[in-house]
Amino acid sequence: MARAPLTRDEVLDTAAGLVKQHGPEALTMRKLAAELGTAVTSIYWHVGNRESLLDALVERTVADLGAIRPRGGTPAERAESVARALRRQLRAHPHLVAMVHERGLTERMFLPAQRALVREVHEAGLRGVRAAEAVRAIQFHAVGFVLVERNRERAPVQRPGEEDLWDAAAAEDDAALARTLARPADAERLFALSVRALVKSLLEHGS
Amino acid sequence: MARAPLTRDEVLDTAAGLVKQHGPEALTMRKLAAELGTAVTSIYWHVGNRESLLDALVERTVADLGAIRPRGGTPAERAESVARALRRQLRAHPHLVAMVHERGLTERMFLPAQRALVREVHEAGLRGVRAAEAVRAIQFHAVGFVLVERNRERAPVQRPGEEDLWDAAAAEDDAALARTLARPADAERLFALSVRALVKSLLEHGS
DNA sequence: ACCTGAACACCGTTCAAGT
DNA sequence: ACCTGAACACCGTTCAAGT
Repeated sequence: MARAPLTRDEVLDTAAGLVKQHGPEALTMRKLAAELGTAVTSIYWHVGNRESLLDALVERTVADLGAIRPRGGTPAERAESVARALRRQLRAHPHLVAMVHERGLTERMFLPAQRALVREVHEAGLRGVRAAEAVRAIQFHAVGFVLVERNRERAPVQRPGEEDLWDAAAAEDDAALARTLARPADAERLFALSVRALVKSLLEHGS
Repeated sequence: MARAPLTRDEVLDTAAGLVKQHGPEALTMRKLAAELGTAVTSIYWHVGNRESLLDALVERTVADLGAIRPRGGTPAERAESVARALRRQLRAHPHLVAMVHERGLTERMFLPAQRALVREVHEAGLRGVRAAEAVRAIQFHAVGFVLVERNRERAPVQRPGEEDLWDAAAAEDDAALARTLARPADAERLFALSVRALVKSLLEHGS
């Protein structure tokens, strides 16, 4: 039973499956070939090399993310909801984030939210350079936050970490602060809070 | 001329040099051994394995970063200056950022600025959980920003990128916005602007 | 047009053997 | 206590040879 002829799509599908199950580092050309039931070298004919295979994979996943629908009564609320939706999308594809970052394509992750943000920023009355900068500030914040957050999750224990630093030296008589900093951050809450703060300032007029 | 006995410090020094010159991916055990003039396996006796070698390297670089001195007349200004100083420090060690991120130790990069931020947030009148969250929001923003920024620098050309998306569809009649988003971001400016916006909101009372 | 195995130049790590 | 070479189990990639 010789296998059906290999196609580029089949290679990408199987590669995506491998990444989904075992992470990007498990995607070796040899394992992929084994999974496909072909010789390693056949893959090269269809996708060039590992580099462009990963490129194609990233491209495909980003394309599948789909548009973001803003929710809320005010431009600020809707801009916040876009940031939250962006974070949710990225977190739904944890390996994508890692792959995109490894390959220096972080800006790829900006695009899905950009149009939606432009609309809200316009709605809030900002134009031109100021509007563009507000959009970018929110994008950088959201994507950067997810990068930090994902990274923290990957590291099981942060060696000396914040924890030890704060339980001893009780932080200038602010025990509640010391206790909070000694515990891992509540990312969900921190993201909502920081995005709200950022958006609020950025969408104000004047300044 | 048999070489002098190998020491752990010598291994770390040479490894640091290799990373500084050619980046973390150039630090292979074999190249390191060649540089040191020893057998590959000798390194294992002194540092365990590649994993813990990188750990030690990160530890050492972070320790060398030194304290951050806040500048400015108001707590908000000083908090902003801490964020800027943190970014400057991290950017001065570009490979550190990559190594720390790769190894899931991103929080490591938080610590140098944390004490300084706590002081300013206290000064601004925040206490307890709110103060802690403000500190963390600023840290996440600063570190996340640097991650995104460094990543962008690593990628020579962003394939379809923002550029193409905006020069055609002229962005809801806002030509200046379209032009700005079509150009690469001015990171320096964007960082100053976003940190100011974030700090301003976070240090306000009430809300 | 598509697939193959052999071969090359790399990796990190282990381990028995040396001094 | 420290160093060594041989060996193992991996990598990505090239290339001549097959159909």
